[in-house]
Amino acid sequence: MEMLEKKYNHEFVEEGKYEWWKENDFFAASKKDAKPYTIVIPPPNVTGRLHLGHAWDTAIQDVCIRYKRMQGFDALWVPGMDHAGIATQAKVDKKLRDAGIDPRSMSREEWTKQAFSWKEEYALSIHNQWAKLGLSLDYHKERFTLDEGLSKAVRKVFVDLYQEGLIYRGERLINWDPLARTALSNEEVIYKDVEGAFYHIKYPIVGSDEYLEIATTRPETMLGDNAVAVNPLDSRYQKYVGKSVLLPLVGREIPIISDEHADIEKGTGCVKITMNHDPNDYEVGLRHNLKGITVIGFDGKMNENALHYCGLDRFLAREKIVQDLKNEGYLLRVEKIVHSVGHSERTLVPVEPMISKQWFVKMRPLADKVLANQKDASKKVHFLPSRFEKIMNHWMEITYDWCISRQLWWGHRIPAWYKDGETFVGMDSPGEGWVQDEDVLDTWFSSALWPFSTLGWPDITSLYQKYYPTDVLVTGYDIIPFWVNRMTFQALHFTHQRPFKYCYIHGLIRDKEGRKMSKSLGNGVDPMDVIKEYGADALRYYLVTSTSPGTDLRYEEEKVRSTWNFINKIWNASRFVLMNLEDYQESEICLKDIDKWILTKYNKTVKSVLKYMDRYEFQNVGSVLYDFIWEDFCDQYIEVAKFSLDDFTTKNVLLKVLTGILKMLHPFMPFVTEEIYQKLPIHEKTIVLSMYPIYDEKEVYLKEEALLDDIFSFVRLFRTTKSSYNIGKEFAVVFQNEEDYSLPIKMLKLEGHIFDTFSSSASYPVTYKNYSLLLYDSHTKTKEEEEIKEKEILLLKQSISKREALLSNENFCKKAPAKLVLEEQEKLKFEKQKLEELL
RNA sequence: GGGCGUUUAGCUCAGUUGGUUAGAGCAUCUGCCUUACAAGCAGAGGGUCUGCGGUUCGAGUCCGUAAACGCCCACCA
Repeated sequence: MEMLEKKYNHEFVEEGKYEWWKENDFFAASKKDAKPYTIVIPPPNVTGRLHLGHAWDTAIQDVCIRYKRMQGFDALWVPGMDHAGIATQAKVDKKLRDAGIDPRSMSREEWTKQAFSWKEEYALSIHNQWAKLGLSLDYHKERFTLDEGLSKAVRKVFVDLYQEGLIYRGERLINWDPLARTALSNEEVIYKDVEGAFYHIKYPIVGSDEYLEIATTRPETMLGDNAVAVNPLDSRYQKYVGKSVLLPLVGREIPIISDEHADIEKGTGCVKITMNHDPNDYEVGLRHNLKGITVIGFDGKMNENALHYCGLDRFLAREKIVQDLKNEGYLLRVEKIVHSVGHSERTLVPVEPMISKQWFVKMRPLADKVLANQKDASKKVHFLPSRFEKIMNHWMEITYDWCISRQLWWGHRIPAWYKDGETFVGMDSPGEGWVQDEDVLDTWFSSALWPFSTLGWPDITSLYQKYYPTDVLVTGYDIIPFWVNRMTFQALHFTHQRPFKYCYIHGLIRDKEGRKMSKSLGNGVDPMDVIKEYGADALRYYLVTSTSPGTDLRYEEEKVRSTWNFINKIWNASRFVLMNLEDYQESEICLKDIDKWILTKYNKTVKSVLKYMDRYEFQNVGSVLYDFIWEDFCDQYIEVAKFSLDDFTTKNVLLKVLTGILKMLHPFMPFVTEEIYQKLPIHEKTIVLSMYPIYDEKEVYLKEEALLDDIFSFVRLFRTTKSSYNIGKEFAVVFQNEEDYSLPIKMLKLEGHIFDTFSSSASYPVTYKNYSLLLYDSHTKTKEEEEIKEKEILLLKQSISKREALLSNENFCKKAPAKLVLEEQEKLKFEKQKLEELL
């Protein structure tokens, strides 16, 4: 039999295993008649390297899928990647520009070719990283969002929603990214506090020498002002309603209108209305039949409506206009403020609200379906932890129409064709002369279909029939609005069921100081570097078992190192077992108490692990396994097993328990468990497809468990006593009764120290339940020891009086469970006895 | 302006339906190279569980309230 290397070497252990698993197709979902268990991977963007967040997210999924696979489920984990429209396009454009090529000078076809080769490059790198992480993905089912099948699903959804009146095209005020030059959805706008100012401007009232004072943070938009609004309840300004003001610099007359939007409390109570550059003003304008004027172009520069400011960047124009207002005496004052400004999630430039013709999804009916469905526990998406359901529901309650068209090249082309003012929406081009819409769809439009489009939908494939709906979706809470919500409403609408039964939400990875990992802070950690130093097994176990669901994780390298130590411990324990299994043969076994003890602990561990695994409580799985392996198996059983290594029963139990340990650990640390498993005298072809341990009640021996627990407690107490009194190698023990002390004698190496009687000035009782001895220090009692003893007596007295008080409390005795009262009485008795011995 | 989360040992975090002396890892201290492991073994110290009030025989846990920090949402000119 092969032995394990002397030291745990993660690089050696992890080398080549993934390739072997893949070659043998262990990860492929089989067609066998087993119950399915499905996960679709959140497809990473083909824009760069995977970060620690991906490692965390995918490790959780791999734990789930490996667990179920070992339990005999037909486990399918669908891999795939996302084309990531705007993000990838930005990267490809940058790459081209860096090479001195203007991406806009290329034809769409040429550019797309470039983008696909970029995708191939990053797909390759992502595959390598998945391999390093050990993810048991079924590559036969791999998908890419721009695949023909998925594109068909996208078109189908678009066409159907259009025909149902749930997709429409129209001119609306949308969020515009002037750098990427595309429309954005509300979710793609992130609000950041920036330093700005309130510019207080004089708007002279026509036909009088009075003026209204207007405060704005965006003076450059005044060129497009349509009105000034005051609140209908604001008595200060009622007399002006119906009159006009003369727009400074522009010289255009605009009406003073009455609208609730004007806040009496805020500023001067007068607000300028710029329909085409502010979402609120847009609404006000519609109410008052105003006609908007666009003064900023899609390039973020002032346009031809902006007088001589035309061509100036919007921020330069702001400075210029403020200067001009000041010069002409219109600027009353400038008040510095910090206010929140919407920025593009991708390009980080301030978004510009713009009037534009775009495609929208009418959300209300779709969102209502989700809200209704979430009321049915048997049909709803169950969030883990459950509080995140509120996030989704709230989004569904307040949602507004989703702008889905993007002025990009990278993505699914909108299946709409135009000819002579007519619009055709369908799966394919209606033919000659029709021109397809230039725009593509929001990336999230296709991602929203991921759980079913990857399984072949809209075709009712066998894959779709067997594996849909999926069992669990694993993602971070930051992705709920973008993705989870949209998958949920699209799934309900098109597949008439939830896309996944459970939605496991994890947090974000932070650095040691609790800051978000980001490129700009330079505090990001490359999981590949961690794997190189500590191995994927250590990284995975650390990531998955370190937090409870939904909470953020502070990455600490020391913890990965301490996980490495844990694996090293397992390695060495396995080495010990294997060393003693060289002559292993199956034979009659005769369980001793200690064997029954470890089998009981083992089965109880299996039971807990099963419970926690089924509840996705991996932190609990981690701690249960850690404690069992380190404390019960290594510290106790192996130590005691050393006394009976020639016993085949011991060998048998060692093998059985070790095998179970490896299997339970396997989902978390696949590489090292496979390595050791292969060396066991009895094993299947791979641990990947081995059967997960089951709880066996017949192997639970409560009597023996209690017996050994007592002995171990007694042994521990002896060590504590000996150590706290600084008793060295010269000591004597006198047993106080006829109990079986054979195990303590061996464990504590008492041979040669046992006497029938002993006389010494220093004697200390070591008593645990039925086990009792007197420990004698062969040296004379020192003052220090005397003090320790005094302290112990004091603590004992305190404890006794506390218990006496509790037991004399009538209410406690009456209301507390009888078992608890009995325990208290026992303890009191025991402490009193011990006190007597000490005195 | 709404909503949520966090607050437990020096640090990072667990703590099930309320019930022994509140746990772990790392760090610290003491003693050990005991042939699986010194990346280890055997011990030890360290917490008025953020404050206040309530329910209860009993509260880290349930209820109310305050504070600090963080996050999400919302049209803040």
